[in-house]
This record gives sequence, structure tokens and C-alpha cells, in this order.
Amino acid sequence: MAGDTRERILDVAERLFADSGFASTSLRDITAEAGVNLAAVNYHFGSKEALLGAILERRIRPMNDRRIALLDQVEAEAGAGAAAVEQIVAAFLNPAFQQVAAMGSHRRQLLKLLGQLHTQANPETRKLFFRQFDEVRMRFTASFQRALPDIDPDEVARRMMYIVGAMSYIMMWGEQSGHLPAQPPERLQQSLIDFASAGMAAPETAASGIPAPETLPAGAAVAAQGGPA
Amino acid sequence: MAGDTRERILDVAERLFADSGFASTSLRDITAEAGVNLAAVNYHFGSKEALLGAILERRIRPMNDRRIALLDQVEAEAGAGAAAVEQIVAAFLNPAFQQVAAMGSHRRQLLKLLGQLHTQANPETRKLFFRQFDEVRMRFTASFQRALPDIDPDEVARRMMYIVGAMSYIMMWGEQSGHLPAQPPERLQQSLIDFASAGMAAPETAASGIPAPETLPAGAAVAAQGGPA
DNA sequence: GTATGATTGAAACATACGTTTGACTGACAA
DNA sequence: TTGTCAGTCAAACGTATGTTTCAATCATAC
Repeated sequence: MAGDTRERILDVAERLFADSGFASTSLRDITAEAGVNLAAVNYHFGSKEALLGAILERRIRPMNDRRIALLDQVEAEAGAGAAAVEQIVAAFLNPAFQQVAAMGSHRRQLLKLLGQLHTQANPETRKLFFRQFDEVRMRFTASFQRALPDIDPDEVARRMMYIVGAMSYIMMWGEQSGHLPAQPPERLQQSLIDFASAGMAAPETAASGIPAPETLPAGAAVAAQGGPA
Repeated sequence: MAGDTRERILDVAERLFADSGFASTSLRDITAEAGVNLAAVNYHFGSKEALLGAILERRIRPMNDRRIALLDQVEAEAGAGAAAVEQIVAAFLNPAFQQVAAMGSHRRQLLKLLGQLHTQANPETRKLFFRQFDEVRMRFTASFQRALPDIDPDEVARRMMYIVGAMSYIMMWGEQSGHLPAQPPERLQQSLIDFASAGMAAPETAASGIPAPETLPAGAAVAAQGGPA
């Protein structure tokens, strides 16, 4: 029963935080469901906030490590040339899908938690996470830039955020939207890779001002032809 | 001072909910900052939850109405043929950017609120929002399907979710990521339209199983060329 | 067996919460 | 002037929260 209490708290808290939010989940909810004493949380983790930090640490670190490792591999295979956009996108997305697939019935929880990070966790817990992600962000941005030299570096960075957003959203709400059929994870992964790769490689359009509500941005005639860079 | 108290509560609550989360923001925080009495919230809205509902109602309804109106216009201009993918994407994204631009210093707040909807609001408040969005979702999905007959309808629906995710994420965290320069809203809008249109129109790739952590999905050689439908 | 240090247990702590109450205010109509 | 009523106010209600306390328990080394 030594490390057992600690693990049970982590598992239950991860699920409850993801389902109901960090602030809305009480330590009594967690400890009751985990079958441990209320004081166990503060004994093992120090505080409710530190418990959240431990949960994030446990899940995110391995995922980001795998992203970097996959990117290393992709770039090594590309040799002196630039890696293919799909490969870079896949290196970024695959560990997240692996994570979700590995969590089985706990699917979505990690990402729901991440979605709450910004509004619920205190600044220190937030930094803890973002600092871990910084290396990933920089490595992938650089790799995309090599593959897409014609696209403005800032635009590449923005498109990375689009990909993160699309991934987070589909993993959080894809299953329970109720309007599209549940997909096996590998199909969903490929679908997102298709979408994200095409978006990342899309040609840039000159800006148009925000139009009046009755009007649309320019570019109607200029249909989207997103040839590879 | 009649409707003044009510408005002040709405404005302050919107900002505080967005910044700190629904559960983490107390009625005392709101009323203190708004300079009104604590009991005013329950007097004017009935409950804290109903206050959240009123905030959502005020912002979301006009935005979704404008989306439908723009789509009507785009389809009318297209006549019998299918509207261009960019135009449909723009009709969907523009009202959101208009909303953000119109809120001035309140930017991001609406979307941060929406991001919290799923974990913080109770089921009734959630339904209130999703039912409003259902019409938008169905109308746009149908329009995309006409423009992209070669793409599986479910895949179109999924890609719509990707777009929603990308939009939400960039609006929530784009400014404060600190790593890419602030963009004028019209440039950001065009950037997202480029990305989303190319992704929506991307050719479908046959599924590949989720690979082992050391491997990547197929499709490296098949570069992304997102030609228009 | 016994001492030791880590873990668990039940109970209490102080505080913060959403909500309700009942008196009070001020404008406006009769 | 009086009555009415929407709106405001200070105060209190009951409850739930994160955290702390301290005794009880357990495994393990001596």
C-alpha cells in the first residue's frame, strides 16, 4: 500500500479534474472516490495545486520527449535536405495520439486538463508546463521553416498554433460532439495529418482588411490551390 | 441607474470569468469590481449560473446570426454552382474576428469563456450554447459538401471541427504566447483563412495504423497538394 | 520484542462560497 | 400626501472548501 495511495490519487484526480474542472473538483471528491483519507493529498503532494502539477508532469513529459525523438529521426532520415511536411506534422501529432490511445478509457482527459490549464492553474503551474513545451515548439518551428522556405517564419509559427488548436479541439470534443461517427484513432490521426499538412503548406495570401459585416474578405476568385511549397 | 447595474455586472463578470474561470470567480469578486451590491447578481439574474448564461447569450447569438447571413450571401452569389471554399471559410470565421475586434480591449474573453463552457458550466447552460451552434454547423457542413464533393461528408464535418479548434486556440492564446508578434486582426484572419481553406480542401489519404512510437505514419512521399475542389 | 520512521485516520480549523432575508431608498402615480 | 414597487444595501445563513493537527497504525531494522 506504499505508493498505492499516491497512484490512486493521481489517477482519480486526473479524471475528475478533466471532467469537472480543477476548481470544481474538491479534495473530498478525489479522496472519497480513490478510497483514501482526505489528508493523504496534502501528505503526498503538499497541496491541491501541487497535485495538479504532478498530474501534468506525469503525462506531458513523456509525450514531449517522444515528439523530439521522432523529429530527430525524421530529420536524420532526410539527411541534408528538408524533411517532408507530413513527416514533421506526424512527428508532432503522433505522440499525442499515442498518449490518448494508451490511456484507453481515460481518453481525452489529458487534453481536457490542458485546456483548463490557462484559466484554472496558478501562474507557476502554468509556467511548469509551457517551459516544457517551449523546446518542442522551437524545434518543430525550425524544421517546418526548412521544409517551407517560402513561407514567412512568423506565419509558420502561427500555423503551428493552428495545428495545436485543431488537435486539442478534436481530442477534447470529437467523440462527444454526437454529430460525427467515432473514428478509430489511427484514422483520426491520418485525417488530422492531411488537414494540418495542407494547411501548413498553403500559399500565403496578401492581407485584406476586416470587412464590414456584410462583406467578405477578398480571395473569392483566388481559389485555394495549396500546392506544396 | 436602472439597467446600469445589470450591464456593469455583465461586463465585469464576462472579463473575470474569462480570466480566472467560472468556478474560480466569486460573486464577491464581480460585485466588488463592478461597484454593486452582492445581492444584485441574484436579484437581476437569479443565480451565478444564470449570469453565465446571460453573458453567453449576449455575445454568441449575434455572432452566429451573422455567420448564417454571410453564408446565405455567399451561396446566393454562387448561384446554382457551389461557393468557393475560401468564401465559406471566410463566412464562418469573419463574424468571430469581427466580434473580437469589436470587443476592443476585451479581446479573447468570449473565446476563453467558450473554452471553459465544457468543463465549468452545468449541462443546461451547455445545451443552451450548443443548440445555438447546431444550425451553424449544419448549414456550413452542407455548403462545404457541395464545394468538395470528392471528400467524405464525415471528413468534411471533422475538418470543420479542426477549423473551430484552430480558431479558438489562436484567439485564446495567440496574443499571449509571447513567441510570435501580434498581428492586426485582418492579417490574422487572412492567415487563418489560408490555413483552413487549404486544410479543408486537402485530398484524403488512406488510413495508416497508429505506428509504434519509433515509427511514423505513412505519407512522407505523398506531399500535400491541396488543390481546390 | 522493540524502537523508528513513514503512512493513514478522524476530527477540527479557519475561511470563502452562493444564496436569502428584511429593512431601506427613491421615483412616480393617485 | 400617500402608496406602490423596482432596486439597493448590510447582514446573516448554511454549507463546502483546502489545510492542519495529532493520535493510531504499519512495515521494517535492530
